[in-house]
Amino acid sequence: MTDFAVRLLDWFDQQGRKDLPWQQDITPYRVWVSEVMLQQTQVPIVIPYYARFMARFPTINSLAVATEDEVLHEWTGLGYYARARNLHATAKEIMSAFNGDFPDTLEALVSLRGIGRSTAGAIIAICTGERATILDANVKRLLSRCFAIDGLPGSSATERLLWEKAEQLTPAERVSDYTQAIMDLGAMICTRTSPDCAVCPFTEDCIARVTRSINRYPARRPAKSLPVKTTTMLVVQNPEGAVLLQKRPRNGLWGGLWGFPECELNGLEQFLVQHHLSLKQQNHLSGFRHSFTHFHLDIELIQVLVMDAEPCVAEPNSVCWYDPHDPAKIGLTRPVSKIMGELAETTQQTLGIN
DNA sequence: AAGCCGGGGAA
DNA sequence: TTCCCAGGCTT
Repeated sequence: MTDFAVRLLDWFDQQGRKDLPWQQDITPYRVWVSEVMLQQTQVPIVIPYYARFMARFPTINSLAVATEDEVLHEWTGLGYYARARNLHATAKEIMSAFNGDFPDTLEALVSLRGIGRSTAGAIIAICTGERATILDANVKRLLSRCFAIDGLPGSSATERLLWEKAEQLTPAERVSDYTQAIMDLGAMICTRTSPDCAVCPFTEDCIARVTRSINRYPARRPAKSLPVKTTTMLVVQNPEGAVLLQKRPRNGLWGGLWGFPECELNGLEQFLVQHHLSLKQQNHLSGFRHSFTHFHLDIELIQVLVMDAEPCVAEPNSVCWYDPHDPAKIGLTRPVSKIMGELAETTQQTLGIN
């Protein structure tokens, strides 16, 4: 065992986290779900989602037989919705192609949708205790500082260096604890801003620390200005107060979720004709900006009150009336969940004036 | 190799 | 505001 691993494990025994929800009653299924939820998502955000998800889908079979709408319903608000679709698809595949038994080799795991090299390594290390390596953002930040790896984040050269170092440091014993330990040190001590070097077991060895250049590691990714896009979303309500939602394409932004219909700037009339709806009243609601990692979306909102009618559409599976008082268990885009919450407070008055 | 995919917390 | 997070997939 490397000196690095010995000291890290010693720190973990005293300071590491042992009470996280997915550290209790460890099964491959529970670890898998947690690892996928934790991709690009921090622990405090995941905890409530994980509790609800495991309550609703306690076994891999319960997940496999669920509808995709309901899986996305439990994922609503968590982001990166391809994770939920891949999770669902992989649950089905494990039930059908693996007899319901979770694969326990790196190769088999990586072949599954939504499981890459790092997530596969985490599952192996935590569930089997076999030697396997992870490389998540915590580990990358820690190794970048300790060993002064300052290449561009995401570049293949940097990735190769980091994987090489991570593999080299991974011990053959206590692999599960080591895996948790290196993530804990990164998340709790070697944080992105103002790391607590005073209590870090590697404070004397960390090259970034010793050379007083912590803020140079990991290297900043080059800033780029985000494009701004605009759209108009329609909050179409029938006399009962139900709201018209459209299912979004499986691929792309908010894939598989249900969102407000969108139209061109003056495309409301065309929209109404298209869906055989007759306008009763329209109001401009205050718009807002929704920001993504790769662009800003400026959203205009038009509340459209219509006569009681079934929307006539080519594909009935892609449109629904969403009743806030009896909400369907489907995945909602952030604008929908946000506006539904706000609408609940004012909809009574709005409908009352008609 | 680079782009795409969310939402929220931190500063 | 900007930056980034228990990454992986697509092009």
